[in-house]
Amino acid sequence: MGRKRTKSGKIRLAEVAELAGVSPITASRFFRNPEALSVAKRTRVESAAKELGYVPNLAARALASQRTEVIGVLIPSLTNNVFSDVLRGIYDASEGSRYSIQLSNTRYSILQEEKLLRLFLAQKPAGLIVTGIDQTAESRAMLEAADCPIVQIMEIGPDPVDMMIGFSHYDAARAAIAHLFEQGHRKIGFVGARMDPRVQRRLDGYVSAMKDAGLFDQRLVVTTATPTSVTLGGALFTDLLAREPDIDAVFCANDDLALGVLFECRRREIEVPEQIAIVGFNDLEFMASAVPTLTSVRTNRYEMGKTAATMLINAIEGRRPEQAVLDLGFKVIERQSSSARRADSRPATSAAGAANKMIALPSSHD
Amino acid sequence: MGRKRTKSGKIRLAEVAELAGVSPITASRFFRNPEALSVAKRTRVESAAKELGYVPNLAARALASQRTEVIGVLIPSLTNNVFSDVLRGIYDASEGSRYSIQLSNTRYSILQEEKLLRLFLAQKPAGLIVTGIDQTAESRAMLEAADCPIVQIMEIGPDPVDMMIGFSHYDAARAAIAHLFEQGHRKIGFVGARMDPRVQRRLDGYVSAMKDAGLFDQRLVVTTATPTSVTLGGALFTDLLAREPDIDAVFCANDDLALGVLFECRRREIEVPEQIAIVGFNDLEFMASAVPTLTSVRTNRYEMGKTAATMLINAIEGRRPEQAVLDLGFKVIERQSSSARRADSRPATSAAGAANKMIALPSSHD
DNA sequence: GTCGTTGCTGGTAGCGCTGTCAACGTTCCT
DNA sequence: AGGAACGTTGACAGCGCTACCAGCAACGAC
Repeated sequence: MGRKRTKSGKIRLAEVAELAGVSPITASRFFRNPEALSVAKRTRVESAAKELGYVPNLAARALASQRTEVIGVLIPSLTNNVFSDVLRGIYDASEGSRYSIQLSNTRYSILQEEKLLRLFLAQKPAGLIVTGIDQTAESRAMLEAADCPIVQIMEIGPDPVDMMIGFSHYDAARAAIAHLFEQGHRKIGFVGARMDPRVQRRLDGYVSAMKDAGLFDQRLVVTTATPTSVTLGGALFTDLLAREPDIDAVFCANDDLALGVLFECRRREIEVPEQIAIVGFNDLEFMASAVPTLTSVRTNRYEMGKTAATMLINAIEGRRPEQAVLDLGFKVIERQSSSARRADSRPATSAAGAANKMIALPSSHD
Repeated sequence: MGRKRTKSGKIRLAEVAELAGVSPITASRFFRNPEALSVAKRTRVESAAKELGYVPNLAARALASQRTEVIGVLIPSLTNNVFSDVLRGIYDASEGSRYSIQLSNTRYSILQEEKLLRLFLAQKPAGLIVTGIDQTAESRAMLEAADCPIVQIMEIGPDPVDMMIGFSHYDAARAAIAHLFEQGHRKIGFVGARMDPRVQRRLDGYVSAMKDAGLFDQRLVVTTATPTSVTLGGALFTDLLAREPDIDAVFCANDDLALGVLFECRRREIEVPEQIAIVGFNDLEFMASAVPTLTSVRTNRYEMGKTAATMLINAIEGRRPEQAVLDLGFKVIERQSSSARRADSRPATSAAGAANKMIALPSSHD
C-alpha cells in the first residue's frame, strides 16, 4: 500500500530524504555518522531536517538497530543525599550525548536489583551503571553475559564485572580513625544507620583500626537498620553515651548522623571538640559551615557519577578506558570538631575563614 | 523469508504464542488486556510466557502501537533536596505500574525546558509531569497540543494546562510572616537564594504581608542568584545584619539557608530566638533536631510527587480525577527558633520532646 | 428460523528505521 | 592502461509488535 503520509502528520525520515533529494538510508546515515556523507548531501539533509523540524523516532530506531540508546542506572536509594550527587554527575555527563538515563531504585535489596536487572537487560541497554559490588550470583551472571559495557560505582573491589569506579570505604574509615588517633583521641565510638554494604565496610575499617591500636570494644559501636537522619544521629549518640559516658570521640558513618550528634552535644552542653570530637563521612556542604565546623571524609560523589557515565559512554562507542578500575580516593577534611584535645577550637568569625587541612589518599586495597 | 528464530535466541511473542498454541495476536492481548481472553487461553499463554522467560520488546511495542509507556518528568534541579523528595514520590507511584520514568533536568531554564519538551513530545510519552506554571509561550502551546495527560507540580495557579498539584507559595510565605507577627516580631528580614519563580512568589508573599502591616522596607530583603547552600545562608545573613543590625527575625526562603543563619548566629553569639527568630521553608528533616529546633513551613513534597504520578497514570488509563487542580496546602510548624520574644526557649532535653504546634491551611488563591 | 448481538480469535499489513550488501564513480598505484 | 582501493550511495528486507478488521461460534429476541 502506498503510505505517503502518516495520519498524524508527523515528519519521518522519508520526508526529510525526499526534501533533501536523497534516499532515506542516506538521510539515516546523516544522523548516525555524518562524516560518511559528502559535504553537499550532508548540508542538504541537515537543512531539510531543520526545515521540517524532524525528530527521529527512537522506538523505530531501537527496533531496527536492535539496540537502544538508553543507559540503565541502578541505585539503592533516592533519599540519600549521596546518590543525588552521583546522579547529578551521571545526568550531567549524559547531557549532550545521544544517551538517555533510565533510573531504577533497588531500595537496598539485591533481589530487587536482580529483578530490575533482568528487566533492563531485556531492553538491550547501551550500557549499565550499577551500585556496589554485592550482587546476587544470578545478577552477577546476567551482568557478565550482558553484551553492553557496565560500570560498578561507589566502591572498588577485587573482581570487577567490567569497569569500576569508587574508593575503599574500609581505607577511608581507617584514615578517619587514624586522624582521631593523631589528635589524641582514644576511646572512639562508631555510630551507623542503615548498614548497607558500604557502611558495613566503613565499620570494618573502624574495627580494624581500633583493634590495631588495641582499643576496640564492641560496646563502642552503635548501629541500626533504620534509614539515616539527623534526628537518628542524636538518638544513636544518646544510646552510645548511656553505654559509654566517657568516650572522647565519635566517628559517624555519614554526615547527617554527625550533624545529629553535634546538635545532641549542644543540647547536653557537651563541648565539641573539647569534650568529644566528631568526624562525619561524605563531607556534605553543611559540614564546613556548622559551628564548630565538622571534620569529614570527602568522597568525590559528583565526579564519580560523571566519570562513570563518561567512561561508560566512551566504552559504548568503542573507546575503552586504559584502566578499567578507577580509584577516586578520599580526603579527610580536618576541621574544628576534631581538633587536638589541647583545642584551638573556639568559633572563628566566619565559616569561610576556617582553613581546611587535608589528608589526601588514594584508597589502597588489601 | 522464513525467520524461525532470531540469531540472538531471544524469546519473541511468536514463540510464546506457538508454545501456548494460540496466535501471536492473542498472546499479545494477554499482556495488554488479559480479561479479553478466555480463561483457558489466558492460563496457557501465561504459563508459556513464564516457561520461556518472555520479556516484551518495548521498542517494537512502541513502534507498532504509536505510543510509549514512558512518563516524562521535567524538573529544574537534581541538587535541591526538595526535588529529590518529589522524585521519590513519583518513582514510588510508578513502581509496579507499567510506566517508566524519563527524567530531565531543565536547570531552572525555561528555554532548556522548551527544548526538552520538544524532544519528549516527539517520542509520544504516555504522560508528562512538568514543574511550575512559568513555561514559555511555545512550551505552553506544545503542552496544550500534546495528546497525553499532563500534570504541573510544585505550585498552583489560575490556568492549568491539564492537571495541577501543589500549593500557594505566596500564601505559605504570608502564613510564615503572620506567625512571626503573632510572636511579636516586627522587623523581619528576608533571605533568599536562586530566585526561581516559586522563591519569587514566596518573596511576594513576604512583601505583601509586610506591607499590609506597614513594615515593609526594601533593605530588609537580601537575595542572590547563586544556588542555595547552608554556607550561603550564613553569608546572606551577614549582609543583612550589616545593613540592618536591629532586625528581630529572619524568614529564609528555604531550610538550608535557615540552618546557615542559625550557625552564623551561633558564631556571632546571637541568641535564637531571644535576639533573633528564624523561620525556614520546606521543613526538611533536620529542622526538628537542630538546637534550637527550627520553625519551618512544611510542604508535602513526597506526597506531591506520588499524587502527581498517580493522577497521571489514572488519567492515562482513562480515569480522570474529579478535580484537575489539587491544593496540597502547607503547615507552619512552630518550633523554638520563633518562640515569642518573651522566650520559653532554652534547650529541651531532647529534640523529640519538643512538641510541634501546627497551623494548617489549604492555600487560598488570589 | 432468521437476524442481530456479543465474545473471542486470527490474518494482514504495517509502525519508522537501519543492517547488509551491491553498485557506482573516483582516485591512486603499478 | 588496467585494476585495486576507497568513498559514497541506494535497494531490499526486515526488527517484534499491534491496529484494524474479518470471521466464527454461541446466544437471545422476534
